[in-house]
Amino acid sequence: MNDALTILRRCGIKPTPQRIAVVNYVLKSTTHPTAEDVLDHSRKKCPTVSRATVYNTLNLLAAKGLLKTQVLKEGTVVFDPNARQHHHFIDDDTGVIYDIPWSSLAVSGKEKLRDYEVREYQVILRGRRTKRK
Amino acid sequence: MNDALTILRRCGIKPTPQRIAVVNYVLKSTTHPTAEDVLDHSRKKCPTVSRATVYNTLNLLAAKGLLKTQVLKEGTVVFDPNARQHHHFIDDDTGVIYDIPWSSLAVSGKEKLRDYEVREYQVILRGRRTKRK
DNA sequence: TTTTGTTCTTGACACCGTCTAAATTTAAAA
DNA sequence: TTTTAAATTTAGACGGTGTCAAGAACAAAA
Ligand SMILES: [Mn+2]
Ligand SMILES: [Mn+2]
Ligand SMILES: [Zn+2]
Ligand SMILES: [Zn+2]
Repeated sequence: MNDALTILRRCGIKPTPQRIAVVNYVLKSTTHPTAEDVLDHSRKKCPTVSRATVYNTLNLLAAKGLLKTQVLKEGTVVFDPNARQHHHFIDDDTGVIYDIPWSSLAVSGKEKLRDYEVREYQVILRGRRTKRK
Repeated sequence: MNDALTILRRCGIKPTPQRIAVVNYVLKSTTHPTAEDVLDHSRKKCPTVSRATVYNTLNLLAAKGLLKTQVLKEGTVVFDPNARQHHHFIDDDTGVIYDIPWSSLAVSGKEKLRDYEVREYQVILRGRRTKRK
């Protein structure tokens, strides 16, 4: 795992304490945090960081392809540090969003869709995560 | 097409002028209206109807299975008068949501997903609708 | 009719994300 | 160094979305 400073420099984004705090949380996250989640956690390292800066930084990272915004929750977008193609499973009870590897599922029939030029797609599944022992 | 009064009675929902206005618009819609869309159109027939009543009615219809809420747009849910299983294609340029028939696509590999009990799923595709002559 | 209880509707409120203008920090020029 | 310019951050305001407590309307009971 590269550190935040290296990542920001490699993308041509000037590193600031605020941006470093945001990157350190969101790119290492294994969940799908909302902007509010990122704000809360970033303030532990950088207590004065503002909501606007968090949004600016997250949108900058998304524009650079380091993360992807996903429309999976009602009312708010979530930020996904896994920017590669994959599917999602959403737990009915908890709302937790799980990544499903791209290779786990196959979708057939896309090529037959006339009138639609598909740029990207994903399967969204909902249900319950079974108890693990 | 049954009229709103009949539909409401058959579902055991007491018909009121507000609910009739909502049902008349949303169940006949061929698009995927937001609550705001439904509010605007309902007020043409029932000018005093409030936002809260529109939400109450839409959620009631969803609970009865007459429509389905879908998380497809940023910032707002949309209400789908097509409550049967189907997929969605979202136009990058316009944001318009198109229904893709269930039979058009097939998803394989779900049965191999251990730890996940799938209740429902759909494919969400994004891209451009090609020009139609 | 009056009282009581239930259902329905609504205005007010909280949350999310964007925008602006001012303040701060950093960098470049003189 | 001092001055100027550019980039970044911040607080607060704003518009849009969805929820809630309280009042209005309605129905049942007395
Ligand atoms: Mn969260
Ligand atoms: Mn709309
Ligand atoms: Zn993901
Ligand atoms: Zn649909």
